[in-house]
Amino acid sequence: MCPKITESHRHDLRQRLIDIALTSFSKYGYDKTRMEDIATTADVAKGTLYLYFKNKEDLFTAISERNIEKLKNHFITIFNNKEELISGLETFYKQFKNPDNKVFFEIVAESSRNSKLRQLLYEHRKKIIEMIIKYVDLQKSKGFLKKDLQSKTIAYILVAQYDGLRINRILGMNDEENNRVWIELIKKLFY
Amino acid sequence: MCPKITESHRHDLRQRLIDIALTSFSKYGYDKTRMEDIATTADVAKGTLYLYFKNKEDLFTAISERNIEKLKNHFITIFNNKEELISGLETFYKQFKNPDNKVFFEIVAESSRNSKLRQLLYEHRKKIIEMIIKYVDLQKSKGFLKKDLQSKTIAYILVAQYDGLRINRILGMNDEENNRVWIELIKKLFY
Amino acid sequence: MCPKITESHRHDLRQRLIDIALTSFSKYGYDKTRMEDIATTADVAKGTLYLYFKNKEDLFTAISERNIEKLKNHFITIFNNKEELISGLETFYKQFKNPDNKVFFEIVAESSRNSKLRQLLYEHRKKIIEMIIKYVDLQKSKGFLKKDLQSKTIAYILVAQYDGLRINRILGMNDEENNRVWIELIKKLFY
Amino acid sequence: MCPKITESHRHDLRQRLIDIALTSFSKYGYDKTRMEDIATTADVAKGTLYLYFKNKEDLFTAISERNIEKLKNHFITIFNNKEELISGLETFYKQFKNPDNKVFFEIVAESSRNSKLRQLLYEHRKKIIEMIIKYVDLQKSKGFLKKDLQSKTIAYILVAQYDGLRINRILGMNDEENNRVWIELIKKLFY
DNA sequence: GATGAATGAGAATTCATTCAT
DNA sequence: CATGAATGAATTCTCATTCAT
Repeated sequence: MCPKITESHRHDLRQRLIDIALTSFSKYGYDKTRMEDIATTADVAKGTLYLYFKNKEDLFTAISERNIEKLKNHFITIFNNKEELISGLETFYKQFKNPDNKVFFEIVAESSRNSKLRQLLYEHRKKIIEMIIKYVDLQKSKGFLKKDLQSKTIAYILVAQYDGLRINRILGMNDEENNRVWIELIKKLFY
Repeated sequence: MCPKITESHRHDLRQRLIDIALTSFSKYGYDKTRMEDIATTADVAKGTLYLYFKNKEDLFTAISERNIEKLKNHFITIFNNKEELISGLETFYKQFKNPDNKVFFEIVAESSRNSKLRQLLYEHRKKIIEMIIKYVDLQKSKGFLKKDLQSKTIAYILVAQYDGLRINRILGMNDEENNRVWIELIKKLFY
Repeated sequence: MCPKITESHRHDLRQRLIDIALTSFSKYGYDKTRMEDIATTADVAKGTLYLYFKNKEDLFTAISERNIEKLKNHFITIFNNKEELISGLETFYKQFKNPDNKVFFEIVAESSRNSKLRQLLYEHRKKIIEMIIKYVDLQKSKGFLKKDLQSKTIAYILVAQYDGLRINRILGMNDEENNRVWIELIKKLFY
Repeated sequence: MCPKITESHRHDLRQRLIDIALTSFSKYGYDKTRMEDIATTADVAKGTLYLYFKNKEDLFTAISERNIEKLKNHFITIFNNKEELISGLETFYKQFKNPDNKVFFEIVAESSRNSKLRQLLYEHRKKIIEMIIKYVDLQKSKGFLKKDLQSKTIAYILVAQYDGLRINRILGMNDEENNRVWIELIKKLFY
């Protein structure tokens, strides 16, 4: 009678399962995370998990999609809809605190073997880069930014730098320093 | 004499086992790599592995050490013993072809949970950074390089950028582009 | 009126479910047949199956009953209502094509462990034999058949032979040959 | 140093596992037999089972081979090396007592879905029939048997009858009667 | 030292069955 | 009555690790 509720409930539970699984995968890694634990944490039965995800790998793929989506959104909040860049950089620092950080490198590692996942990451990365290019072009046209580097080069550098600094953070390197370096690089590239 | 030979043999076999394991871990990832496969490939018995490594995790640690060591050496070849920087950058491109790339991100992911491993990576990264700082300082003092950025900042940027571009490569992004970006960044930072 | 329709509908659906299940059990065997598949094929919900059958075993019993019933009917068409035996043998050949063949041996195997099922098969077999005895006696009394073998012996032989030839068919042995042998045996026993 | 012992030990254990599994499969059927139970009964670990058989199905195949082999041997003892047929028939009765009987119909049922198994049964059946043909031809040539039926027809009838009577036995029909019918049929065909 | 057969804890996955709607 | 989402017991199979030879 009310399929919408059911449909929305399905969607909500699926999201919840992904979130819980993401936490688990971040904390313990892919192998050490047991399907049972995810189920228990989510307060559903083991079998229920399999109503929403074909198998563990499928769940990991769902997590990856979410994680990559989040990353893209993060870049959007930094580079989109902003006149003033530097002020947006605090957001960057927040992302650093995110546990998603950890699982991301697991996703990268897995991507080297899983072409579907690799494709997914590739596409998103392309989109992020395009978005940054567009942003930089806009700022350049307004005369706010230097024009000595191609926009594309800048975009590549920023994305790569971002990932590299995330590794720093995982290794416990000083976050203030990471943040400072990020800002310095941006200044160097833009002004 | 005999003991010496045995000792050296021990060391050689250990290295060989690490190399073989590294290949396997890169190809299949940590859990999908079976101890038996490594043993078979190395033409030793399963039990023999345990004469050289306490357990699978210990073997992974050994691989990590080797991988990190290699990375450090790679940076050394680029930044050390060189008057001319740009010419050393071709080496960078070669490293991109290395399968070690893949296992590195598995190591990073694992580091987020394993403090010993994290410590190891942390120390090596520090050393790499120190080495780059030293190099940059030297070049600056000779008047070869600009002085607008702190050497430390430059070092951080380079290391992070390097890692980020490795991710690009894993995802199948155009290597020429990666290489070009790397060189552009270096020029921007240094000249 | 309404209840009657419902009652008849209940009966029809039950029969349909048995038929569908029979097909599945024949194709995939008892355990590889999933309740869900039967439900899906029948276009009813899983839960509905349990309104008609207590559980999977109960469904199997129902199938067995039907299968055994069919077998009995098959023998009836051959041996009952017939003056002329040989002409009835074509029917035998047709039965050979029946997929029920396959499930029958699953039923026999299960019978060796399930006394209720065994009892069922036993009773039906007895009835078939009695029917054949009656038929043979009738034909003997009319002078149409030889009297050198007891009717009971003949009945036993025919039933056993029939089952044995069904195995031949399952194994892919030549059907013409199976049919020929069946006819030769009958001639030998009767004329 | 003494590979023969090891080899023979391997072979012995394999046989033992097959025998134990055969008993289990006969008692409980394919699905209800748990790998763990077989292992426990054999006093080995679960994993050991998988050193000898790839999986449950492979174990079932091994059992089938053994079972079919035994059946062939049984026919050999009846029809081979014998001048006097009737005296060999007692052996037939003994086979009736064999628990292998039960698993045989499970094998037949499975054969209807598994072509490799079907092929196996088919080949053995062919061999049994050929053997009987050879025997009957020999006896005919000596003038001991009637010649009104083709040897091939006789062989087919005997094999099918044998299987049919095994079903009788499983269903709990009187063994004396089964045995009597078997002997009567033989007399009818041969003398 | 080296071996590899044996172990058994451990995990993923399935599916008959239930029951709230 | 019918449904089908949720359950969780049950089972197969894997693989790191041990240890007798």
